[in-house]
Amino acid sequence: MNDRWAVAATDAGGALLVPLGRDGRPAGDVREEPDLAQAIRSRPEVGRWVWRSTVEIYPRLLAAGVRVERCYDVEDAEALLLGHEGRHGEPHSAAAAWARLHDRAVPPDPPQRAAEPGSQSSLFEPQPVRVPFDDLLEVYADQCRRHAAAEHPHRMRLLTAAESAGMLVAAEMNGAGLPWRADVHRELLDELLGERYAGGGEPRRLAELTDKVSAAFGRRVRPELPADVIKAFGQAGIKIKSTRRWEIEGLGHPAVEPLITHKKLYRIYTAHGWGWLQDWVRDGRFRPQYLPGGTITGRWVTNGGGALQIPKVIRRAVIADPGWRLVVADADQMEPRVLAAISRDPGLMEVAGQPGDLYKAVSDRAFAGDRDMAKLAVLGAVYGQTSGDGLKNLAALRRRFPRAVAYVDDAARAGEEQRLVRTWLGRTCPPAAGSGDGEEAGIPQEAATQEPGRDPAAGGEFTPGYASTNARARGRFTRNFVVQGSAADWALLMMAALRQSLTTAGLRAELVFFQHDEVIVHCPADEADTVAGAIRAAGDLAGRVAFGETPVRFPFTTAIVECYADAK
DNA sequence: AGTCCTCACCGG
DNA sequence: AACTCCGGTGAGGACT
Repeated sequence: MNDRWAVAATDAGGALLVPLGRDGRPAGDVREEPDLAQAIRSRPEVGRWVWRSTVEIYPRLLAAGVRVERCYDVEDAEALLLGHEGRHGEPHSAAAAWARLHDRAVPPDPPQRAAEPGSQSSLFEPQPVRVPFDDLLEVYADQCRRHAAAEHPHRMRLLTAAESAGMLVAAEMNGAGLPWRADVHRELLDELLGERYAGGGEPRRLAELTDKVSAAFGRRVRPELPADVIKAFGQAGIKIKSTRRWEIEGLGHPAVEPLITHKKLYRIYTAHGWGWLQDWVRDGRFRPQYLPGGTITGRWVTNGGGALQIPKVIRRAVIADPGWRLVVADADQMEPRVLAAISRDPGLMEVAGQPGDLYKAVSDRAFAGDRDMAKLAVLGAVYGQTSGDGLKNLAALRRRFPRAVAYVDDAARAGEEQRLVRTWLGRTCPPAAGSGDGEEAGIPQEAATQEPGRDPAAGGEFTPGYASTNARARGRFTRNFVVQGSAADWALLMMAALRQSLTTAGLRAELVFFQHDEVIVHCPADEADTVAGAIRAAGDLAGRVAFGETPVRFPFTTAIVECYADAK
């Protein structure tokens, strides 16, 4: 039942296959079969399929109607293992891994391309670096050894297995698609933005708002150009540094109100307007291309379509098929619960072990019942807030929950000292990649090569404190990394458990959306309650599998709705 | 003509 | 009250 087999697609549409032993080495002869999908379909007893790349092989299987229970994605695992070993930048293709084993020249990874809108069964993938099947098998056996050498081998195996499961989920969600009513979306755009003029250009309401802004300034102003707006305010005797909404609000100028309305609508027009609809919605489905582990912390990203930033108003277009429902489930206060589990702080675990509002419980213990203050303190601890009130609240938090605060403080210090920092399962933060942009986050060595006065992080001024400023920024990053990243670990396991239980229950329900701490399942109306139960069970199971036995619970707020916008 | 950067918004 | 952590997105404009 837990048998592992390795498989690779051949150019002719066939397959190379071999059973694997406990040590990860082949336990039989390699065989070749003419039909890849049939080769998989005819071996339901295989517990886990080991292959080079899920993105390469799985959409083809899905198109042929074949689902697999588990897989192991060698190239994804290679990236995670390299990171764990502190070798983040190195190419992670199987061919590169093989070359490293044999001291050969290591081929670089191919560059990433932009996604093609609307692609259905073929997930985005960079041109693969081809690798012979025997070499792939050798790389896999070596990866088994490297898991054993990890800081926590069991957790590392869990991490690569979980992210491989995420790869399956991502491919299946791309196949299913999020139900999307283009007609409702168009009505929404007409209502919000007004009609488009025949000759093109801005829709009516945007044009009207531009006119109002111009009238308020007494000259022609284009609200979408920050430089133009700053200049116009300057001429009106108001100095502003930027045109961000929070800076403009409350200026007491007649241009403010139409300007802010314009910002909101312009955003919808450019990011989720008619063009987006044309590009991304086909046959009643929105099919984003998810990239599990696309960020340093392990959160997913999508490649094109902006699926993780769907504005709240646009969610009115997400409507279940007739007779079906959307089960929308949002994990309650995921990050503080994860912090409780990874820090093993007794007080915070107790709070996170009870149903109900976690921030309220924290406030009862440490903030005299002030829930808002408690929430700010917890988020401040996770984000590294440094302002006055934040520090005061942090002190109160530290008195009641010392291990939890110490855990993130340690992560921050490790980051400042350029040490490796890991999530609970072992995803590892690159030692010098700060806020995700290696240039700007800069490490001290890089800073030393900068010309004084041309330092981008210092606003063009020479600052002797540059390195320490950067170290602090990195500390904030790693402080957040251990919590957000461990939460992503949990979310992967939750998705894997949910996928598994939906399948074994024999439901028609499909996972159709995932966004950090939220899932949507599309299902026939009479399955909705069962699905909601499966989600709850998956959350708690993931908590136990990821973090071991702790009192911490991972509840969801669940809504069974026909329209996504009605979920909150 | 293509590439890269900044800005400001969206989501968590 | 301030705008801290993680990302994607397009437009516009500067650059090669």
